Amino acid sequence: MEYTVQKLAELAGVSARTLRYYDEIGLLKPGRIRTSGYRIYGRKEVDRLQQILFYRELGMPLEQIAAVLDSRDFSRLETLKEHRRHLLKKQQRLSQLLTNVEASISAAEGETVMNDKAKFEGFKKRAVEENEAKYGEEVRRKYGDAAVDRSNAQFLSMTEEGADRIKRIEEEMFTALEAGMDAGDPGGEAAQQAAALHREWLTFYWDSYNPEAHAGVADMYVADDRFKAYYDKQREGMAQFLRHAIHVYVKK
Amino acid sequence: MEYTVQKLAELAGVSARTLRYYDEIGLLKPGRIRTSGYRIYGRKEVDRLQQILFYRELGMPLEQIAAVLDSRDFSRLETLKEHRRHLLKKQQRLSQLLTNVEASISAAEGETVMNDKAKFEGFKKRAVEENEAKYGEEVRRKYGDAAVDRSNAQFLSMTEEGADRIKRIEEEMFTALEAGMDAGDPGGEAAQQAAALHREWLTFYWDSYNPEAHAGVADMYVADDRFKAYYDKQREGMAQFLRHAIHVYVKK
DNA sequence: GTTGACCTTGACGCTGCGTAAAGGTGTAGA
DNA sequence: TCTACACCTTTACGCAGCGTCAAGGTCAAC
Repeated sequence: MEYTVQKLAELAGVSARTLRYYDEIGLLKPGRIRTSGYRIYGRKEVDRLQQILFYRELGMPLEQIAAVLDSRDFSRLETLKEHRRHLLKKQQRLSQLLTNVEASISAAEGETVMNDKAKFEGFKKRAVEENEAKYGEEVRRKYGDAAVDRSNAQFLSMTEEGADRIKRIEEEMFTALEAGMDAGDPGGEAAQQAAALHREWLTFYWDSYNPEAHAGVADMYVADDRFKAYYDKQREGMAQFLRHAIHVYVKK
Repeated sequence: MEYTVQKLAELAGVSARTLRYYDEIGLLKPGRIRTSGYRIYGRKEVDRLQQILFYRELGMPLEQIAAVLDSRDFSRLETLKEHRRHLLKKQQRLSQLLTNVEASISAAEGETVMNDKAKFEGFKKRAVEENEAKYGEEVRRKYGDAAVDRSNAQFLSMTEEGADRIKRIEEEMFTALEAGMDAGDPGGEAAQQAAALHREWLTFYWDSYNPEAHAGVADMYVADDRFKAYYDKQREGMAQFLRHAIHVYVKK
């Protein structure tokens, strides 16, 4: 079964403009193009559009959707299972919103009292969800991500102790990195201290540690602009230096 | 309890920039401004922000949110009940998406077969939801709205017979309006025929008819740019002419 | 051949912010 | 009192993800 733009748009509940835009940015290319120039979409494209719409439902930016779908280890089945997990979480949040609105109705009818924090239950989870969609829960788990976690902790009122500990470790790590960069030696004491702290910092996300994964994270920091920017904002070249320090560290 | 920008932003799960923007567009003004220029939000603003976030959750444009919240007959309790209705509908759609993803998983595991249409169950409802949030379900019910309904029917595969009938009546009405405008007489046979057809068209949305409401709709067509544009796109001045014709019609 | 629905490309514009710069304010600690 | 840091302000640029429109070509039914 093949579709031209409008037909597929109707089928999927999107606009034809959206499909052309997705073609333009390379997110969803037509299966083939007629000599007339018409875009023709087939089974593969239909399936891919479904995946796109599931991710879009979560608020994931289109560029990232493309990256996920184009990655080497993409599997339709695994991705559908992931969608299911996300949708179940979204369902929980919706239940929270419903609880919130019921409580707000009671308060408005004068039956109960509601504090300001409770009035926003569910909305903060939306912020978290969008953060996760943007940065990817998988990415976070694999590589750690201070920006997202600080943001999430802020919203979710993570325990003070836990949040403080993460913060302290990170600060110490940055201090050690600065000293290491001053010394200019990725294998020096300060740099290796930073790498160890980084390892400790990762334990908040990992169930178990292994050096290869640690090195992989370090590579990611340099390869991915978001991470690189985070560290280089502290000091130019810090992401690269940290990567070097970690590579030395994991070889011990 | 009072909040500065960041504090309220954290509480509500939005950004400080968002709050400044809402102030800028008049959607959410601070309760007061310190001599320093700092925005200070109080209880009233907290409640209003909650309402804003509920509407935002539905995809309603900010300008329209402001219009609703600023209308004379705004009532916090009634609005909360409306939010509840919307959230319940959204919950249904989420259930559909979950059903869809389960079916897709079965299909991907080779257990079942899934047609293309089913792959997009739930996503089309999203389009409908956003249309309703944008145009307002209440507005639709009160005044009828061909553009939204055609769009919705398209997505929801409304029965062919019903959709055809709406379409036919509308076409006949436009034809009669053209003839009436050519004759230049809102009270003439053609114009009155158009008004009668318009009344018939409205019966798709109204449980009962009354002339005052019909006249009110006609006024709305001229007062609201969206409706005016829809008719004037057919022919310049058509909205105004239709209004005249209807006012004559309802006086009989 | 005609007509109307659909297709293309190109282009402008919009909503709702994110980000950054420059400079002022508030508060706790030395 | 001074300092440092977190927070505030305004201004301004830019962007994602389209919606809308124009001009012109294509397709299929009558």
